[in-house]
Amino acid sequence: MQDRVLLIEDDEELRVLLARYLSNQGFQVREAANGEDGLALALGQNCDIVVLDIMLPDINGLEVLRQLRASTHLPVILLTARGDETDRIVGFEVGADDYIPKPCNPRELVARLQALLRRIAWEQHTDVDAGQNYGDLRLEPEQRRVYQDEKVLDLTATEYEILQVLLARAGSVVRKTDLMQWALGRRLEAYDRTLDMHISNLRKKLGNDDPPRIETVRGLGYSYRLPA
Amino acid sequence: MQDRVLLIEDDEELRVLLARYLSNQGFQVREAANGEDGLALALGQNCDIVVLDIMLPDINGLEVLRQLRASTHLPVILLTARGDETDRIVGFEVGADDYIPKPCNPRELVARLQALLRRIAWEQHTDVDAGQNYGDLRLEPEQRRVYQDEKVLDLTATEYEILQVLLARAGSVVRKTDLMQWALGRRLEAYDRTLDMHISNLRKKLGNDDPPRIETVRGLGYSYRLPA
DNA sequence: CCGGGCTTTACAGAACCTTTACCAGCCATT
DNA sequence: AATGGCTGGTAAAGGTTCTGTAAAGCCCGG
Repeated sequence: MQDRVLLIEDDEELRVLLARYLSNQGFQVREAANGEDGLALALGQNCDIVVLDIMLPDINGLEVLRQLRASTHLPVILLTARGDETDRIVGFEVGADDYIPKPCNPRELVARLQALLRRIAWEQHTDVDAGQNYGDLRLEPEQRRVYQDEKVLDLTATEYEILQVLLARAGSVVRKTDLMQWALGRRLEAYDRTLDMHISNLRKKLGNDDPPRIETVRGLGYSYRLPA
Repeated sequence: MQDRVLLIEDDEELRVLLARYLSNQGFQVREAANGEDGLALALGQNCDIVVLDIMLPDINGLEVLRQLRASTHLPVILLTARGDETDRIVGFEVGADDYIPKPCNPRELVARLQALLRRIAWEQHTDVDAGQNYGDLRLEPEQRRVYQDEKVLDLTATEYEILQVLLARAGSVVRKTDLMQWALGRRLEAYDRTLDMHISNLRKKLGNDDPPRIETVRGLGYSYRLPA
């Protein structure tokens, strides 16, 4: 199954060069020399991805993109003049998926095309991922839930994050400062007892076993004890 | 609710700078100063997108990416040394979704993050299958109707869309921002309560059961509870 | 102009996070 | 062993953010 690329580019020399290269790389190539033709072809639903020059003789490339986005979400890579940051940013805002500065390296174009197509292929194949197990705990990231022996633990968002980080590092110590950064998303400041509180609440919800599931490593941090 | 960015970058000065900027732009930021920590965090499934420096003190960024790709398809933006085309192309081949040359303009980083997130959000959207049953509910996409025990529910267009999305992902959490994008077709802005209103109305029409069919996952979104 | 549907506003209440306060160990020093 | 500094546990209070929902406003097609 070859992927079908639509190349919208007015510079004949560059267009032919790229078309030939893409074709050699196993793509099926459609060409358009102006915005109007390109838009019509793109809307015709028989290509998988679009390479679009911004500078076109008739309609501006960004306008083509805008009209395209009104009805489809076909992946689009923009060709922009090198260094023109404005076009790039506007392009993204209008809904481009990627851009390449001109003059462009064909290898890079192919790499980007493939990256984009691969992502789309992946997204469309939906896989249900089973939860990860840690002793009697099971993490279900999809549902953002933790099960303890088939019973759902009623955790808050922060508690979930903390537990998740501890479990990912189960058996080894997570320093308080890292735990803070990773689970709460901010730096641990002096006299901030927030983390201690969350740990306390978590322990309560996990059941206050002995020895505790979440061990304190004084002066360092915490560590989730894995079952033997 | 806000998108969660994981920033893997060893240069503390740059990392803190970017983290602060991203945070001001409404992202939730997690930081990691080396490849090992970064990889562990990324695999923990509580970030939405990764910004990954290629030059890291321990594991090479490309290797981090490779290991990440072995099990997930989390979107990744690479930070590369300017002009190093090899890294860029290898990066794409390993599965990066985008790259930015260093030193990078924070505005451009944000633009790319948003472009990538928008694309992902769109691609992950899936429709329900025709005539699918969910407990006592049956969706008829051709007629755009929902039956509850053979009785048609009188839903508005938007309510139908929302329910459709929730059912397509029944059992797992749909984030507000995605729900907004998929059902209402626009981005969720701060203080926009539209979605909450529609959910409230939907619940009323579905019958205000207990426990509610549409569960609230505070700080994240909603989830349609599957029948046991 | 009317009515339905979408959005905004406003307020109340709930859930959550953080701070405060007090107490108990740990540890090095006296 | 007693002292004092420091770290950690936790209850309770305080404050913030998020959510539910009624009501009013807005927009568009008829």
